[in-house]
Amino acid sequence: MGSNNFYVSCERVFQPTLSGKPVVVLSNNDGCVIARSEEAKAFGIPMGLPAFQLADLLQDQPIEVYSSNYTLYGDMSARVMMTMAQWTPDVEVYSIDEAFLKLSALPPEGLSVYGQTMRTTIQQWTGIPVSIGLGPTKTLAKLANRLAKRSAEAGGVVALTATSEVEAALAQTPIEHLWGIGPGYTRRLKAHAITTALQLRDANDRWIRQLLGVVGQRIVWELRGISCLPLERCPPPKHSLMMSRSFGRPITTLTEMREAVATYMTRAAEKLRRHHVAARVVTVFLTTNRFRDEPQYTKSATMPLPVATQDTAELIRYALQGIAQIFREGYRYKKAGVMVTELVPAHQIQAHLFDQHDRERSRRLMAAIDAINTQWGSGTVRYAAVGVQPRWRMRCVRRSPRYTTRWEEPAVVRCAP
DNA sequence: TCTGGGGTCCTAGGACCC
DNA sequence: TCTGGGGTCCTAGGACCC
Repeated sequence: MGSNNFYVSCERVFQPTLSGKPVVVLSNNDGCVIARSEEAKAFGIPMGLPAFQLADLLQDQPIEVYSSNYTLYGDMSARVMMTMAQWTPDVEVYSIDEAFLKLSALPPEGLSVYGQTMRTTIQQWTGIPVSIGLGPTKTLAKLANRLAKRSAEAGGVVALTATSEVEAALAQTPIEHLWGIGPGYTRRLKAHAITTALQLRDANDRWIRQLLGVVGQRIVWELRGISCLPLERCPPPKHSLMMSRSFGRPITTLTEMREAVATYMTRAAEKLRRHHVAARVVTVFLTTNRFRDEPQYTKSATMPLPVATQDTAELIRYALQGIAQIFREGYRYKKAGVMVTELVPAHQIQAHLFDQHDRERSRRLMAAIDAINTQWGSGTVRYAAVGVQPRWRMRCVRRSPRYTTRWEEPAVVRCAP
């Protein structure tokens, strides 16, 4: 299952007048276009277009522009995923708008009809249009899904089951549209005159292994219908976790940089606790704006912690140490971030002998802070290091209301007289 | 004025060990 | 005239994904 322009669809569920109109959704910081309705694509708006170029491109076009509203999209995604879980417990949530389902119990002839039912139900229950691709491996299912999105007569569902259908689909698919084939692999393959998915499927094993490694080998086998990428029902525990943002305006002082890093570390620590993991290593980084013709500087600092932790105050201390090490005066910084790595399950934190921290007290304090912030809104209780009213905070001037997750921002239904 | 954020996996090469 | 062989671990960098 996959969705087309998922973010635009989410906006349209609560703003039905948007349907049929060109709509785009911008990335964090209102930086660039990350979702386009079909109408917007028809205007020639490319993915990743910087937002400030939209104005030039669309002088008089009536285009609807939205900042991204991840709270809303995340909640809508959960509804779609929950709907699918009723057909099979074997669901892998692959991304915010994609999932793999294992339907091995069904006879191949019945798959298309089944797919249609799923599609209609998801549309009715959540308002989100999706397309469904069926195939014997993940790679072929992804390809089927792509065809389902693009072909009008498919009705949103394509099953690649019969050998002849698979061959026809592979013959008409350029390699760069396959899942797992990016620009680098495309270049290597094209250098050897391999341009279609069918040619790739029929390539020699040892040769492919040499050219693209085991990763490429797996793709080839998947194209042959041999599954190499198993369904992962529960996501494996994370190894690392990152929190970074571009600034609404450049930062030039260490004071502001410290606030930004403390803010990001606070969010990262919240994520750690939500995932029940603790970090053994903290990395901070900062960077200037690579698009500007001015002095550039990018640097990171990595700090190992004596004991794995999920305590916000402790993590902020290390992050600030790191940023002090790498901050240099005289640059206009565009972005900074924190990364926590070597994550371990929170219940198996190995304290060492001379650990001066009262870990139990810290755990209770963090639980209390999280509870307050969940109930009263993020940032109700926070550390002084994050500052007040930062001038660098990111822009999002066109965000829609968080209809489904905030009592103060509900959807309003107007009835025609 | 202005160009996103967050991940995973694999490989090659170096250090080090016996 | 001649310099072992094999193993593990770590890191950096590159590839990919959405």
